[in-house]
Amino acid sequence: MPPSEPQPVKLRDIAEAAGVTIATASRSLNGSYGVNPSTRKRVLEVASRLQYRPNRLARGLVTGRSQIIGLIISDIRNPFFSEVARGVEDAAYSAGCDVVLCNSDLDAEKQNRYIASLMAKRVDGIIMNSVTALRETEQEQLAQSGVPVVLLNKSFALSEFSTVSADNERGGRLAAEHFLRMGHRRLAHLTGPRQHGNLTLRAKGFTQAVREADPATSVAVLHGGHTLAGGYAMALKLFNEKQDVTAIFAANDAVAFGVLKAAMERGLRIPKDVSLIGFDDVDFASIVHPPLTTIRQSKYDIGEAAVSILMRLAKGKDKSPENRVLGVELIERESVRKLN
Amino acid sequence: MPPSEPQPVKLRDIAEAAGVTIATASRSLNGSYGVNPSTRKRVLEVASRLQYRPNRLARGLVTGRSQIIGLIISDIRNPFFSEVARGVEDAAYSAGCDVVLCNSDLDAEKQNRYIASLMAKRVDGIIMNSVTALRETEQEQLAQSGVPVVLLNKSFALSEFSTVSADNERGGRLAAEHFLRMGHRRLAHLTGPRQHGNLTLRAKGFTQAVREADPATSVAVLHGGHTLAGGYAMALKLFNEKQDVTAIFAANDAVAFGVLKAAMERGLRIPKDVSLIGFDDVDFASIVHPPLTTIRQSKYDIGEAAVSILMRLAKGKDKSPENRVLGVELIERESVRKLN
DNA sequence: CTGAAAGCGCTAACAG
DNA sequence: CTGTTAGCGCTTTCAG
Repeated sequence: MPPSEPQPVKLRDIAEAAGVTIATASRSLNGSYGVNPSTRKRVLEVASRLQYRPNRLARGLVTGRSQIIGLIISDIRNPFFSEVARGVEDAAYSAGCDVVLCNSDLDAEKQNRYIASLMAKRVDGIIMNSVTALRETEQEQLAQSGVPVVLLNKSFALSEFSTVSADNERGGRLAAEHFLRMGHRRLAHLTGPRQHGNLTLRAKGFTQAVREADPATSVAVLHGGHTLAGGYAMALKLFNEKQDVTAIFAANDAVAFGVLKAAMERGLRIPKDVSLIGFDDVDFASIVHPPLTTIRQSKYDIGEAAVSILMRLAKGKDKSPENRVLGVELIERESVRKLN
Repeated sequence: MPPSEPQPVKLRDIAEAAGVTIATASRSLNGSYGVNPSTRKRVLEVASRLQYRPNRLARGLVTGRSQIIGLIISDIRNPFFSEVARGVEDAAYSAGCDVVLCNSDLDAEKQNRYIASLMAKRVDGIIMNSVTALRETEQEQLAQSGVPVVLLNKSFALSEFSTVSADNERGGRLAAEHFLRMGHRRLAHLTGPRQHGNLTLRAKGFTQAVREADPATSVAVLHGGHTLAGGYAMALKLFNEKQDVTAIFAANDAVAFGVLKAAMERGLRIPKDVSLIGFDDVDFASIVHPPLTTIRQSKYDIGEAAVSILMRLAKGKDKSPENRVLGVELIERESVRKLN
C-alpha cells in the first residue's frame, strides 16, 4: 500500500515516543520555564527525528495569535509597493511571522473584504497603505477592532492609527527648491487624486516652497492617475495647453516615466526642452533615458518600520499609536537643466 | 468602562441569539443540505447583524484546510515576480484563499524554512518558482508531503511536481530567428546561472535555432547574474572582449536593462552599434530608451494558471501532476537594427 | 430538519 | 519538575 497521505506527526506522537505526557512535550518544545534539561533534550531529539511540525492553527486557536500579518496595498506590481513589501516580509520573517498579501486596487469593497478575511484569520496586525477609501464608520470600526493597524500614509482621518511614511512635504520642498535654484520660473506639478494623503503633502510642500521663495513663479497643478498611464495623459494635456512650462515635478516616478514617454512622442527633449523631477527613486529611475532626478524615499525601510511598530502593538503592552516619518533626499541625475 | 477589546462574536453567540443550537447555526452558515429555509434565514440575519466572522483557525483545525496558499519566489521586487504574484493573488482571492508571500532569494535554507512554516500552517498548496536549490532528498520529501505544489519552471528533477511556465525554448528561437532575419551573424547571449531551468531553455532554443539556420553564425554565451547588475557586468565584459558582436539576446529584460546601461556608459548606441532583445516584456521594456524589443510571456497568466492547478490538486480528486506551457511572442520595438 | 456530543491539535492553569 | 484536565471555536457524525 502506498503511503499516499503521510499523517502529519502530532504532539501526542512525540510525547509517546519520548515517554512523557503531551504537556511536558509542549513545554519542552516551547522552551518555557521548568522542564528537566535531560527530559527536554530527549523530547527535542524525538521531535526532530520525527520531523515534528506543530500545527499552528491549533496553537493559534488557543493562544489567540496567528503569527500572521496582513499587508493590504494597492497593487504589488507598483515597484514602490513591491519594495515596501520586501521590507515588510523580511522584518516579519525575522519576527517569526508570515505575511499575507492583499491587492486592493484602492477599492473600498475589496479593502473591506480583505480586512474581514484577515480578522477572521486572527492576524496579529494589518499594514495598509491607506484607509481613505473607507467610510468613517468603517475606519472607526477597524480602529476599535483591537487588531493593530499601521498605515503607510499620514491619515487625516482617525488619529488612532499608527503611521509610517516618508517626509512627503519636505520632498516636495526639495523639488521646488531645486527647480528654483536651477532658474526655472514656470513650473507644473502632475499629481494624483485629491484624497491621496502622501501625494497631497508632496503637492503642498512643492507649492508652498515656491510661493514662499518667489510669489511671481507660476505653478500649474494637474490631477490625474498616479501611474505611468496617468502621467502620460497629464503630460500630453500639459504640452497642449501650457507650452511655456519649463519644469515638471511628478508626484512619483511612475508619473515621471509617463511624462518621459509623452515627451518622447512629442519630440520634446528632456532636459533640453523641459526639466523633470520624480519622487520615490525606484530602481528604474537610474536606468531610463535620461536618468531621472528624483526624491528618494526608503521604501524598504518603510516596510520594516511598519512591522516593528506592529510588533510592539501586538505585544499588547503599549497600545499607543505611533507616527513615524522617514527622511527623503534629492537624487540629482540628468533630467533637470540649468536655465541661462 | 471602555470597551477596549471587543470580544469577537462567535458561533455560539449567534446560535443563542437565533434560538437554535450551534450545530444548526453552523449548517445554516455553511449552506450545507438539510436546514429549514426559514431557520437558515433567521440565522443568517442574526449573523450579519452581529457581524459574525467565523474563526478560520478553528475551522481549519477541524477541516484540515486553511484556505491559505504559499507563494515562494526569489524576490517580489523583481517585476516578473510581482506580476506573477498579482495573478496568483487575484486567482486566489476568487477562490476564497489568502496567499502568504515568501521571498527566498533562491536560498536553500530560506526555502526549507518557508516550506516548513507553510506546512505548519497547513496551507492548501505551495507555488514555488524553483526547487533546484534544494537537495534531492528535500525535493522528494516535499513531493511526498501531500501538499500540492506547483513550480514556475519545468523541473528537471522530480516529475511529480506540477509546473507552469512560458515556452522558454520557443522564446529563444524567436529571438534567434529575428536576429538572423535582420542580418546579424555575430551574436551573443547573456544568461544566468547554469542551473536555472527557464533560462537554460531560452539559451537552448536560441543557440539551436542559430545552429540549424546557419552553422557559420557565431554565438558567444556568457553566464552571470540574471539581474540588472548581472547584465551590466556581462555587457561590460562582452564589450571588452568581443567587440565584433552586433546583437545581444539577454536572458530577461532586467539583464537587457543592464546592457542598456553599460552601452550608454561606453558610448555605444543601441541599436546603431549593437542590437538587443530581452525576455519577459515587463512594463518598463516599452519605456526605456530605446524601447526594447523583447519576448513577451504572460506573467499574470502564469500566476493564475498556477492557482488553478493548485485548486484542482487541493480538491483531492485528481492528484496527477500537470505541466502547463504558455505561449510567447516577439514584441518588436526599437532595439534591433536591420544590417545592410 | 435539528440537537447532542465527540473531537481537530495544542496551550495553560492547576495539582501533585 | 511533570501529569491531568479543561477548553480555544468550529465541523460533523449520530441520534432523535
